[in-house]
Amino acid sequence: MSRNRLPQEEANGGTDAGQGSPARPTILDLAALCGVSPATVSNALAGKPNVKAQTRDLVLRKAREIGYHASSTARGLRMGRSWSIGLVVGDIANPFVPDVVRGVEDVVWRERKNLILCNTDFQAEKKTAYVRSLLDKQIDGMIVLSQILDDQDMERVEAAGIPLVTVNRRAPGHSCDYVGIDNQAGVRMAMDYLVSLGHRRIGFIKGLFRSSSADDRLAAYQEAVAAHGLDSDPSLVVQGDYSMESGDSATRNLMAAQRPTARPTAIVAANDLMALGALGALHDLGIKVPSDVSVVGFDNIQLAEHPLLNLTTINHPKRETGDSAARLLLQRIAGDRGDPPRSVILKPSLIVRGTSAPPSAAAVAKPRRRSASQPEKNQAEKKQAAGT
Amino acid sequence: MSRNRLPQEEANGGTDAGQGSPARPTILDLAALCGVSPATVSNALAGKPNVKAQTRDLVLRKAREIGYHASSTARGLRMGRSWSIGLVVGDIANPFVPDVVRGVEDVVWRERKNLILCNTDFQAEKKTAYVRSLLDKQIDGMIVLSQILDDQDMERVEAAGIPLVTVNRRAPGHSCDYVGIDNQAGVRMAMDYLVSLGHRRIGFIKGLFRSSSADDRLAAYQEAVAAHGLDSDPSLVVQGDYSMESGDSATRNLMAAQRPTARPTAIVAANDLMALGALGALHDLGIKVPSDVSVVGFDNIQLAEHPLLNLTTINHPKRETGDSAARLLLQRIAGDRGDPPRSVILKPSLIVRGTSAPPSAAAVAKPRRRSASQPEKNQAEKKQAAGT
DNA sequence: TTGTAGGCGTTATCAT
DNA sequence: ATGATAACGCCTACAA
Repeated sequence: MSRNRLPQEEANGGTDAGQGSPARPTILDLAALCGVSPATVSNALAGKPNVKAQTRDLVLRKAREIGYHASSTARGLRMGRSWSIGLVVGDIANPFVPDVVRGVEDVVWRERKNLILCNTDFQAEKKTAYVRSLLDKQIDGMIVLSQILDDQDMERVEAAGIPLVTVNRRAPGHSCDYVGIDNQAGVRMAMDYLVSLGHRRIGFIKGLFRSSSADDRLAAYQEAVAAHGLDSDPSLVVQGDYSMESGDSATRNLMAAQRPTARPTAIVAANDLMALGALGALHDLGIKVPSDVSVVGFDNIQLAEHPLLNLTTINHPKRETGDSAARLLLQRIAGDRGDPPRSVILKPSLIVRGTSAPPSAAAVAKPRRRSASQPEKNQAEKKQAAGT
Repeated sequence: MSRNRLPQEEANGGTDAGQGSPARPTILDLAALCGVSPATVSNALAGKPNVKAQTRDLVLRKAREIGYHASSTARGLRMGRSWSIGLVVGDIANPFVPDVVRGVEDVVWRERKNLILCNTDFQAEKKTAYVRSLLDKQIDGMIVLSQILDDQDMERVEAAGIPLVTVNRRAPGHSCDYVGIDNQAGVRMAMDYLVSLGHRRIGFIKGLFRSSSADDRLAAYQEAVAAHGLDSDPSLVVQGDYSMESGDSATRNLMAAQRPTARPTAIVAANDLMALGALGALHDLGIKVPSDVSVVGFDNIQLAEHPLLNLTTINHPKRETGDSAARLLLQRIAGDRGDPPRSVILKPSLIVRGTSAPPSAAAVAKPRRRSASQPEKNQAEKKQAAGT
C-alpha cells in the first residue's frame, strides 16, 4: 500500500514492483523532479501568472520529458467536471444520426472534450439508465437527439445543474436550449414545388405520432393541402415510423386504392428513409418514378444523391445541427447558466433531383368524369406513354 | 470552501446556499442518515458479505429514498478505473461504422460501461490526442476500428496497461486482440461466383494501400485471377479510397479502354461504397448492369439491399464484429491480462442480388481470334462453359 | 514567487 | 459486523 515516497526519490524510480506497468508519474513525482512544490507545478502547468518564467519553463520541460499528464479523474473529482459531454441518440445506425454526431464531435473536439455516446434504442429504461450514468460521471453537458427525456430524468438533469440541449424534439414541459429545423417550411417547400409541377393529389407518409417534428411536418402538409385546395382525402395520409420498411408498406397502401384517381400522383415522406422505401415499393409495383408518381423525401441523407436513387428531397443541415447544438451547450457550460433558453431553427432547402416531375398527362386528364359504380381494381391499364 | 458537515446534521439540509443545485448527497450524508459509518454504507451498497442483512436493507432503502448515487469520479480515482471504454473510429459517417458501433455498444451497455466515441478523421494528430485523452481518463479499455495507432501511441497504451482490441486492421509490430473478417475468403467468393457466371475479365477497385485489409482483398483478387487463369491485365486493377466518388472515377477509368474487349465484364470493389460509385458511373455511362457489366461489392451496408441498388455483395458481419471486439475487450478487462492475444476472424458470405449476371453474349463471343503477332496478353479466349 | 494544508467522495485496510 | 483512517491525484485558499 504505502508508496512511501521519499523527498528526493526519483520519480517512480525505486520499486519496480514485479510485472505491472510502471505506474505513471503524478504531480508529486514531477514536483520532486523539478525541486519545487506540487502547487507550483500545478500553477505552472495551468499557465497561472504567479510563477516565474524560469520555473515554468523547467516544469514544462520536465513534464514533457517524463510524459506527465494530469489524471482526469483526480482533477475531475477536485473540480467537479469531467470534460466530457453526453450524447444521447436513439439509433446511431440511422443514416441521419452520424452526420449530426459528426457535427457535434467537431466542435466538442476543439475544446478537447470527449463524447460519451449513448444509444438508447428508444427504450425508456435504457434512456433513464444512461442519463443516470452520465450524471454519476459528472458530465459537463448533455445533448439529446430526436427524443425526449421522461419528466423524471429531466428533473434529475436540471437538479444536477447539467446544461442540456435538445435536438429535433422539444421537451414539452421544460425549457432548455433547442436546435431544430423549420419543419413546416420544409414540407411547405416540398408541397409548393409539387403543386407548381401540377400535382393536385399528394400523398403523405407521416412519422411517429408522439414526436413534435412529425406533428409539424404533418400539419404543414395539411395546411398546404388546404391552402392550395388540393384533394384532401384522408386516405392520402398514411402512418409510417421513419423506417424504410414502413415507407414501403405505406406506399403500397397508398397505391392500393381501387380507383386510379384515388391514388396520389405524388408522395411526400416525412423522412428520406421512408421515401426510399416508397421508391422501392413503387419499383416493385412497376410504377414509374417520376413519370407515374413523384416522390419527395425529407433530410437529404447521404445516399439520397446516388444516381440510382436520385431522390428529390428537403435538405436538413445535419452537420450544422450538431454543430449548433454543441456550440449552444459549450456556451452554457462556459458560464451563462441563468440566461433564458435559446433556440436555433435551421433552414431547410429543396433539393430537386430525379424523383419528381409533372404528373402524367393521363393522371391529369383522367378525372373528367367517373363512369359509374364499378368496384374496379384496375391499376396497370393506363400504362403506355410515360414521358420521363 | 468548508461544507462544514456536523455529525447529526441532516443530509445536505442546512445551507441551501443561494441559487445552485442542492448538491447531491454523498456517502457521508447517507451514512449519517442511516446512523452507520460510510464504510458500512460502502460495503452494503457493494453487496459485500460482511454486513448484517438488516443494516444492508436499511442502507439500500434510504439510498433509494434520497436518490443516492456514488460519484463515478471519486470511485474512479480510488479504484483506478472509469467504467468507460474508448472507441476510436475513422469516420462515424461511413455507413459501415455505425453498425459496428452498435454491436460494441450493445455488449458494453450490458456491463453498464460507457462508450467514449473518438472520431479521428484519419488524422494522425487527432488520433494521438484522443488516445492521450483516453489514457488520462483511465479508460478501462480501448477499441480501434479500421485504423492503426502510431508506434508511440501504441506504446503509451501498452505502458498504461490498457487492454486494446484492434478491428479490421492488424497493428504491424504489436500483438493484441484482434477482430477481423476473412478478407481473402470474401473476395475469393466474389471471384469464384463471377467466374462461375462466365466472367473472364474482371476489374478490381482496390482500397487504400497502407491498410492490411485492402492488401488482403487485393491479394485475394490476384490469386483468384491466377487460379482461374483470368485476364490479368494490370489496367484491370484501379485504385480507390473506399469512397463513393473514388468508385465512380475508378469505374470510368476501367471503362475508358478504347478496345471494347479491354473493358471488364465484371467489377469487384473492395467495399460497397465504391461499388455504389461504380453503379452510378455505369449508369451515367449508359452501361447496363448487370447485362453489360456485373458489379460486386464488399460489406453489405444497409442500403445495398434497396431495390433500386440491389447490390450483389459480400456480407461483412458488422454488428457481430463490434460484438466480438467488445467481448474480447471485456474479457481482458475482467482479468486475463497476461494471456496470449486472441483473434476472431469472422466469416464473410456471398449475397447475390441484382447487379450480377452472366456476361453478355457479345462480350463472350467477341474474342474469337486475334490477328497475329500482337504483343499479346491473351487471356479471354478459353471462355465457354463456366459451370456454376 | 513559492510552499503548506486541506478536501473533493470513495474504497480498502486494519482495528475493534 | 462495524468503524476509524488513510490513501487515490489533483487544485486552491492561505500563509510565508
